[in-house]
Amino acid sequence: MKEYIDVLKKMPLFHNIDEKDIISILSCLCAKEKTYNKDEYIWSAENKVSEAGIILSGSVNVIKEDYWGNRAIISKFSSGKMFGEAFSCSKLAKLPVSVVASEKAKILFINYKKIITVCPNSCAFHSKIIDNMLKILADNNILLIQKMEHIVKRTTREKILSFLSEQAKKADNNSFTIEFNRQELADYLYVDRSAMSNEICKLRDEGILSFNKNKFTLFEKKNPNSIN
Amino acid sequence: MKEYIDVLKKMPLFHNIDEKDIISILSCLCAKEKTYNKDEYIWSAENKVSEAGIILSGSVNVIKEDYWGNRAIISKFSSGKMFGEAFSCSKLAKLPVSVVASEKAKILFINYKKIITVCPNSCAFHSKIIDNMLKILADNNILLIQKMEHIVKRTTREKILSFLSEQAKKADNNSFTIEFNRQELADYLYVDRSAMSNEICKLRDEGILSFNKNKFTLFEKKNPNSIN
DNA sequence: TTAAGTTTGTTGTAAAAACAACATATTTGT
DNA sequence: ACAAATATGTTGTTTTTACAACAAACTTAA
Repeated sequence: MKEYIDVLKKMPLFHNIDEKDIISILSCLCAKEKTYNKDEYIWSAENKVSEAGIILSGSVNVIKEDYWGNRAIISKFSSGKMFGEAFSCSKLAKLPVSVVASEKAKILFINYKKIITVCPNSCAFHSKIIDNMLKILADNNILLIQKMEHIVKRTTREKILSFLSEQAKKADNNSFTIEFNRQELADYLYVDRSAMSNEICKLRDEGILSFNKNKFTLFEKKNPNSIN
Repeated sequence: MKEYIDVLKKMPLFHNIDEKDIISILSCLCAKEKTYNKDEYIWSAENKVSEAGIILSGSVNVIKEDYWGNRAIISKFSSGKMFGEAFSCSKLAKLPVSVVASEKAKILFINYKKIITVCPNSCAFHSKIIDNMLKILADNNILLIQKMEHIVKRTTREKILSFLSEQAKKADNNSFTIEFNRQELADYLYVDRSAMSNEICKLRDEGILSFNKNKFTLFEKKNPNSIN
């Protein structure tokens, strides 16, 4: 675990907590580490979870699958992020989603109940951890609300442009690399992959964007009557 | 405010807190009350908020509007629920959504920072309030994830059936009343109202459901090969 | 009670999406 | 370097949606 101390100390959960204290906190929280291969299930829908996951390396997709195997990606979490915390403290009998490694990933599981319960050793960092936890929950909330911004759009084209614009804004650059391949992006935006691919190419042919693999560039609008 | 003590003491925020203490906590949290008429904006997108809202009566819609006035409903909150808490502790410069009263509503605003900061009077209930806040944030998170269940579906018909099935399950009854009118439901499921209305009537004609205004009844499938 | 306003249902049309099937390109493992 | 597997692009067809325009039902306020 010590090899990941750089990830851990940058994590929201350990914000404002000294590096030297993190290891002792982790043992207090029953931290257990496990490695998953690409496409391996970390949690399956219908299971009951009582732990939260912290991504030490790699990334995971929170997904919803139907009977016919159609996959929808609810959210993607990368190194340093926490997932599953909302489920482990809810009264839901079973997990409404699955969590799958989208590439080889090392996950640290911690006992969530222990995070949010006052430490029997009344360790000094505990209230700080709870503060951080409030922030993480709020941020994961906002992540979903911001995703809605793309999903509410009525056409595939608008969804793509909404998503890509946000990525450009995040990167603070018209050129940026996205973390999804085409199938994942389609599953994330809830559209058909081939229709989406077709639309992306149309956007390219119209001079609105260019791309190479997962690197996209958005061009400025030439229309001077732009409303933005 | 005292007239709403029944609402307050049933609220998740005041779970496990004595009725007699709630009033004093509210003054500690700078609680302010305000009444809004139907369709009145409580918060507009692009504003900065530092408070959280508690619904004493009525209900509110968290919405996203585009330049052309198209409205999408992200979530609806009713009496006793809390909204806006995630934004008031985020680093977002501006609110990504608007909050509108969907009927006459009385809202209690509280200083969110004070909820999550240790009380200078170190009042005894404070850690309990923080516990409750963790639960509220997790629940609001799960609410959004559960909504995704409907939204990911590819056809209007499937979205409607997914939504109505959940309502039946929640009501624990095949007959139930929904909190949305037709336009709101369409805005909530991100589909066109007239197309949705048309689809609902087809479902009725096919004997899958019946309805009268906002009261729906789902009929059991007759197909014995049902996969469920 | 009546008129005006609002909500819901209905229909037709044009646009868009899903779907399927396949071609091409890229990646991976040996 | 090669074959196999995977990912992406392309095209045509069918289904579904959005949109518009209007009719009918219902609600509200004078």
